[in-house]
Amino acid sequence: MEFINNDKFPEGLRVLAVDDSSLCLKLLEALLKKCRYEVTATLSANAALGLLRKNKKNFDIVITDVQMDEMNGFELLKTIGLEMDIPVIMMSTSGDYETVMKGIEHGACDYLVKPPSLKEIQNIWQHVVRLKKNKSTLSDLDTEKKGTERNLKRRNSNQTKSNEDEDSSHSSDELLPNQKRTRISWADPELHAKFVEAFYKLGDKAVPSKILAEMNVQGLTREKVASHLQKYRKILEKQSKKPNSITAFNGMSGRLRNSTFPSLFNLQFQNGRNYLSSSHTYHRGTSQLSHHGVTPNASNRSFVNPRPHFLPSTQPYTSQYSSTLGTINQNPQKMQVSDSTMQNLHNQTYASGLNAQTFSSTSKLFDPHMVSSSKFPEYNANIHSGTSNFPFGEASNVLPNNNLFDDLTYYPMLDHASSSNLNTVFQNDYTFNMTHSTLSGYDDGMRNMVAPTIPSTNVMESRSVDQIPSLENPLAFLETDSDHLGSYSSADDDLSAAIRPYQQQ
DNA sequence: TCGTCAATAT
DNA sequence: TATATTGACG
Repeated sequence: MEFINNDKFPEGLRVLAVDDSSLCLKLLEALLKKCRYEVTATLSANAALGLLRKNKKNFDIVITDVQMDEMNGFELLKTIGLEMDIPVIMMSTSGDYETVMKGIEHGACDYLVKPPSLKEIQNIWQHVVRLKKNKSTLSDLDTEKKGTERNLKRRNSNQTKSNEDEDSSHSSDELLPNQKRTRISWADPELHAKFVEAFYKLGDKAVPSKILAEMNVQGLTREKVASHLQKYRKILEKQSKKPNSITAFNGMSGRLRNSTFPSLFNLQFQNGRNYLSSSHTYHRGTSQLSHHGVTPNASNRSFVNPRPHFLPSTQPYTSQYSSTLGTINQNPQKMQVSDSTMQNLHNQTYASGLNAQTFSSTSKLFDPHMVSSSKFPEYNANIHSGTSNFPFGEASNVLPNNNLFDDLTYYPMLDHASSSNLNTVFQNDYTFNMTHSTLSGYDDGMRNMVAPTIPSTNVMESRSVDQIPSLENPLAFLETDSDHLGSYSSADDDLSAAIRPYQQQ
């Protein structure tokens, strides 16, 4: 260790050089000396071993050729590895992957292709430092501050990881080999979703190591999770200080005419990224005529819903759709739809001239503190009594013999943006045109959208298939808004008005 | 050993 | 900026 504290370090590094070709050895020796290392050169591996056994503390590092007659480099490496703790660098004229890997697997700390460059030789001290650091215990570190033991451990575990890809790529820059640690992108909605899922699943047991295990993501470490957790909690705390506040994008947007862009569209851009649930749950049997005027496309259709479903609006929900969505009958409540199927359905919907929006029957991820309906007793009562001035009611009550919505989960999540859609449910020979009020997700503070929930569904009217004004003129379903002449009203406004009282504090 | 926090580094 | 690392403390 003494040489490390030497201010001329790495001068004086004690190198044992082994090569049975005298020419190569001379060359190597010259290079080493140029770096002001203290060189012991030997033509034989056996001799080298002898020197090492005599006093292993005489050398800091061994650099050896691979191809040697009496004992090749690998054997030497192996023996040294068994008997002592000295870094060994392998050298050969061949830089092919197999040979290099063989060296690495046998425990070489580096692999140089002959002839080595001066720069490579200049850098060999790093291996010594690395090994010393790995070995050092708290008592060794008298020059270092106390309390760093765990950080050493942290460093080591990172190093051993990065060593694997570092050495194979055969790079030796000026940097110590812990630079290549891969960064994880928590902006990846799937990754963050996994995190959130684990976070809530674990409840108060949500600590880094458990979240890590729960997430089961390769490349993730406890430390990274801890870092993310730290940030996430901060944001949750921030949010909890202003509960039930409606953000800039509630109610008023989402008109077909004279609106800037639909609220959802705004939302997406304001927040940069949508939340995408990792689940694929679709509800069957509804087609939505949105007043939002959102043209579904790859970037916005995922917002309203984790995974949208689209049913063709031009035809009622008949056996044709049953066959298209073959899984419907197997699982009347939920179904899985492949992306291509979905795209296909979407195309049909879009081609019909109707804008399709989407919703899911369940909210997969949500912030529990926003879901408690007891926070909003009046709202909750309205849902069940049906006395609200906006059309809230339980679908299962207003749709006799209809189990389409049985599995809806009503989360009165009165936070953030609200929106509503006009939905047409096709069932057998009838269509049910409904407003479907939703709260369309919110920014969880991590630039991710939390999945939307569906507070209510209400049947506006039902009529037989051959009288579906929505197909000819979807706007017919939308009432004009007296406050905004020339624009169209929507349940957004009702919803907004209804929840406004709760937003005061 | 781990969890957490704030500070700092990359 | 987002993410990772670190030191200190319990």
